[in-house]
Amino acid sequence: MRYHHGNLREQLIFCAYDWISSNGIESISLRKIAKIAKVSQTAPYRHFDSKEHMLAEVATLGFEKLSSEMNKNKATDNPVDDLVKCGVTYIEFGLANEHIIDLMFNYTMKKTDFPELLAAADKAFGMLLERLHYMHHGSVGAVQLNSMSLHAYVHGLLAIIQINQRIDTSAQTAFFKASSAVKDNLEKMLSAFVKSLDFS
Amino acid sequence: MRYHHGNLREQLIFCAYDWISSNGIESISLRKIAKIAKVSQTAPYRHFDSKEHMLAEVATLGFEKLSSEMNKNKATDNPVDDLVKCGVTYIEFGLANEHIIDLMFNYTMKKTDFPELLAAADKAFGMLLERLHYMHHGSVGAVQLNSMSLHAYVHGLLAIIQINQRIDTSAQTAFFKASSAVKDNLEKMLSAFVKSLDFS
DNA sequence: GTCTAAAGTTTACACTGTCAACTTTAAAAT
DNA sequence: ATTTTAAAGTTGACAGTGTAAACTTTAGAC
Repeated sequence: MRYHHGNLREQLIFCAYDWISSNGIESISLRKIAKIAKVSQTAPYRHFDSKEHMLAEVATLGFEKLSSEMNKNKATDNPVDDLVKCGVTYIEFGLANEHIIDLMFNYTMKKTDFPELLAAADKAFGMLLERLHYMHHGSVGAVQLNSMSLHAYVHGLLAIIQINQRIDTSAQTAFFKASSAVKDNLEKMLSAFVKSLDFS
Repeated sequence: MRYHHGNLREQLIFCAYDWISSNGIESISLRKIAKIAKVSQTAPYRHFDSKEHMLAEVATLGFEKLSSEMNKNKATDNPVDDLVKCGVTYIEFGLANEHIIDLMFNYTMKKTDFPELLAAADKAFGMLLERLHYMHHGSVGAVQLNSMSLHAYVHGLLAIIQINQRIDTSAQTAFFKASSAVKDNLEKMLSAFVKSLDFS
């Protein structure tokens, strides 16, 4: 470590994470977060090739936090319960961190250019799905399909709840009004889904 | 209609739609599409309050196209088949128009500020879900939950396929490699899902 | 104690959204 | 047919953005 700041790189990532958490991705700017870190406008360029490179690190941090949340919640010795808890955690993390999730999933970024980000996402997804493999005792065929199916359902529930929250007005259809009901029924919905999968 | 252009408003919306279709949302600018429409930089402001207002119209157009695609594919008199076809169409539209879908779903925009956009999205979602109501003969209880469940699954499949396409490298886990398999099995997966729903 | 390269600053440029002030022209009013 | 007027377009300006180039500072290696 050298010169003034010592660990500006990490500081910038944390600042950006916090900023995005409370203000969203659209309104972020390198200059702003540089100013927050009390550093000149172009100082970040000594640590990141571009704005996108920095955001990739923030997204990576997001995936790491998601992973660690899911890791906390390995409750029982019942793989179905574990799986369901993991899914619920995934969704609840998304709901509690909507802007970070935005960055992680919706911000268009060539993930292949950022191997750490790729690895972090990979790990988080794997964490959600590893319990599924226990249920495929012997058979291998449908495990990939079932994995994607489960991930789609979990991720979709999160997306739909968020979409509905964003359109929450009095003038919406009955359909939209069910989003809070879904939140209360996440466990039931997920375990019903898992049980409907074909493990033969 | 008045002055030079006649229908600049529509022209701008179409230009923006095309631009986004091929170049994505990040790199769009009002000035660029004004230049493409051969008009001065600030001309769009005679037709839209802001960039966001214009993008809202583009997104509205996207939802209308999605609706009309789904409307084409009402195939049989079997509500399950119809529902599945609708879901497949939804996903295929998303895969064929990834950047427009990005705008429609991922671009943060207070949809309540744009009633037309809200209505167009409402209509498209309703179109996907109306067949589900036929299956709830008599019972009303779970219809909203099942609607959201189905929408989540359909939307989630689209999201997951897209996520996996964006990370398509040699260095990914087996899990990710199933995305093309999913595309081939969409119908099966959707009909299995519908059949697993509780209509009691 | 000097040298060097990492870490920071200043200046500058092209581009963005958007505002204010101006000009043009199609159609309504006379 | 002429005048009026407001819609539709232009020009110029401003603050904010990402980022490149040139410069300065300073911690640690020799």
